[in-house]
Order: sequence, then C-alpha cells, then structure tokens
Amino acid sequence: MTAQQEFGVLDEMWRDVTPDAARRMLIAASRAFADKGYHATTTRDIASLAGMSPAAVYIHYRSKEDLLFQISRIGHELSLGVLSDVPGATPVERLSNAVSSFARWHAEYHTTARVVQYELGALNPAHHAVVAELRRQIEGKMRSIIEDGMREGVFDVPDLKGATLAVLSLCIDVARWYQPSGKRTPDQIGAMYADLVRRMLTN
Amino acid sequence: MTAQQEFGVLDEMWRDVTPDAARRMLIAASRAFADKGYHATTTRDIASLAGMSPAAVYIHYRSKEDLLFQISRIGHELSLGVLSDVPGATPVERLSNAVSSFARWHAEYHTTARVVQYELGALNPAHHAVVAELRRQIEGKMRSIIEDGMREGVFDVPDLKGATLAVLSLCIDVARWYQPSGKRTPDQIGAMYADLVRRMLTN
DNA sequence: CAACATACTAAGCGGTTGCTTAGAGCTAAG
DNA sequence: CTTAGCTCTAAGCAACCGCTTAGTATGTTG
Repeated sequence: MTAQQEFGVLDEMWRDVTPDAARRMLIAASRAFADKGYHATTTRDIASLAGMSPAAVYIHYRSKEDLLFQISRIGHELSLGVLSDVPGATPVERLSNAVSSFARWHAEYHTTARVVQYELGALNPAHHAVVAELRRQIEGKMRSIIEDGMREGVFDVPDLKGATLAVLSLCIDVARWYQPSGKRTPDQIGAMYADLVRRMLTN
Repeated sequence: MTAQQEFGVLDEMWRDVTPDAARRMLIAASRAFADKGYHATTTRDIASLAGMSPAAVYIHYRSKEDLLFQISRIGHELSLGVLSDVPGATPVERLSNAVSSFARWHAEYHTTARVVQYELGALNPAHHAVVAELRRQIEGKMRSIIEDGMREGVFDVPDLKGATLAVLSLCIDVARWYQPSGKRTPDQIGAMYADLVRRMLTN
C-alpha cells in the first residue's frame, strides 16, 4: 500500500495542525470527504489513506464528525482570511482583488472547498453554529466592499444583498466545476471572474 | 405517522411517473436525498416517507441507486427543457429569457436541483454517462445563445467557454443557497440574474 | 369456482458501520 | 530499573445498512 505520506504543496494549508499524525488524518479525511462525500467515507477509508489503523483516528479526534468540523472550521477561517485586508485604493480595485483571490482560493483548494461548501449539513448543531458565524463574516466582508462602491456611485445595483449573494455564489461554485486537468489555472479563473464581476456591478 | 400523501404544486414535475406508488417513492426519495444527501438516506427513510414498507421500494425500482438515477435523469431532462426553444428576437433577449428561466427553475425546484447537481458522484458509471450527455446538451444550449451574440457583436467576452461556464454556474448555484422562506421569489431571482448576466456580457 | 398475476408486508440475512476495549511499544522522569 | 504517560494496533461489539425471501391480500380471467 502506498499510503499518503508526502506533504504536497496544496497541503500547506494544514501546516498549523499538530501533531503530525493528526495532520495526516485531516489531509486524508479532507481528500476522502471531497472525493466521495462525508457519509460515503468510512473511518477505515480515512485511517487507510493516512497509513494508520482505524482506531488511531480516535486518538486525535473525538469522532468522524469532529474531523469534518476541523476541516470545515479551518477551511472557513482560511477563506475568510483571503477577504480580509484586501488591498486597493478604490472600491473597484478592492472588489477586483477580493473576487480574484476568493475565486482563486476556491479553485486552488477545491478539495477542501468542496467539503466546506457541500458538507455543512453533516455538522452537528453546535459545530454548525460556529461555521455559520464564519460564513456571516465572509458575507459581511464582501458586502462592505460593494457597499463602499455604491456609496461612491461607481457600482450600480438595485439590491445590495442580492448582488453580494450573486458575487459570492459565483466564486464559491468554482469549487464545484473546477478540475486541475482543465485549461484554466486558478490565477486565470480569478482574473476572468474579477473582470466579469466588475462589468456586472459597474454601469 | 403523517406519511407524505398529498400532491403538492411543486410535485407536478413528476406527473408522468406511474404507477402512483412509484411516483410517491420518487417524491419521497427526492426530498430525502436533497435534505440529507444520497448516502445519508436509507431505503427505510424513503419507504417511510412514502408511507410504505422498506421492501416496497424494490417492487418499482431495482436499487436505491436506480431511484437516484431516475430523479437525476428526469431533473436533467426538465432543466434542459427550459433552455429549449427560448423565445426572443435578439441574442440579448434570448439570453435574458434563458438565464431568467434557468435560474428560476433552480429556485422553484431547488429540492430536485440539489440532487441533480450534488449527487452526480453517487451514480454508477453507466447512469453517469447518460446524465453527462444531458449536461453537455445543457451547456451547448447556453453556449450557442452566447455565441450568436458574439457573432453579432453585442456580447463582448474574451472567452466563450469561460463565459458560458460562469453563466451556467451562477444559475445552478441558486439551488444551493435558495430558501423558500427567503425574501426573493423564484421569479425575482430570475429577473435579477437576467439583468446581472446581461451587464456581465454586453459592453 | 379455479388459476394466475400484481402489489404489498413481515421477517430477516450477510455485510458494513462508527466506535470501544485491552493491551503492546516507546519515551522519559525519578 | 520502575513507573507513568502517550501513541498506536488487533480484535470485536452493537447497531444499522441494502436488499431478499416467503407469504398474504386483492383483483382479473376463464
């Protein structure tokens, strides 16, 4: 068996997770959940991918659901991070930077992003409440940028909340259709989406 | 037990499914799959929702996966239907009509749409091939409308395939975030999205 | 009436699930 | 060396899974 051992470039997002075995479990679980879905993944799948016995999961995590929660929480925190302190002198610049980096994140980390976006329903109520708060913060970041542009008169949309929803939705759905084998790189997708959104909101 | 018996307005999409018990099973399965996901739904859940015994499922369907396939196939055929023979004298009009009705469909039938969009991976290879062909046709319908507009010079996008992907993605993702309890009706979402997409593609 | 077909249920089978238990191997302090 | 603590595994338990079997109720045809 060639259990996942090496630390790929894309796995650097888990670098703060210690100890080593706990991080390997998270990486294995993230890939399995993204590939087959939370409910179709067994704890034996995860342990096997991490190169350990099924019981080893429970040394580092309370339950399978706890693994999902850690992936979801860290994923949401990281995606919130790319919308924080977005550079740009004008709202148009800040929106372009926000959209390109947020869409880019959902392509680059599409594996984790799929778990983050499509497995919310598998979290228990307490854990769901934690990530729901993170999601409100993500929406708030994007909305405030669009709001700034509307106040300055450069964005022209009838419905602030609706426009925010559409912009976030567009970026998030990248995680669903993105394939690493496709023609577009995450950077190109980010650039294309920033352009499309700018045209969508400016008059 | 208050098993689901009545035939809601939203269930009219299954009107061609006979006999009655088979249709009740499909409706029950569609709701359960949308609510909890395919793998988290048991055949006992479905039978119970349809007001029948677990074994009754296998009178009308070969397997649980066959139920998913029928929902996915019919759902794809119906959503392809709303993109066929879209009225409009100009490409701009046809795109507006296509986007508004396609987005509207994903709001109105968000229950089925979620199964259609998020449970593709649970289909077996033969069934997956069938719906993959339907998905290619859906993409083709939208692309040809945008292509017409580019040929006439009214749409201005550098990447036809990328723009098609973005427009479809925007509409499809409505199924993820739409809630019947929300402020916007499916019609309003369709109108808003048609407007946003028109601005996104015209110069 | 008999003979057969259809639609359904009660019961349960073999396999798999998430998770636990008991204990082994290793490290490090006293 | 002893003891304690941490990380891990082998084995397995109770519950649940998709699906099957055997049999019942009902309707139809001659």
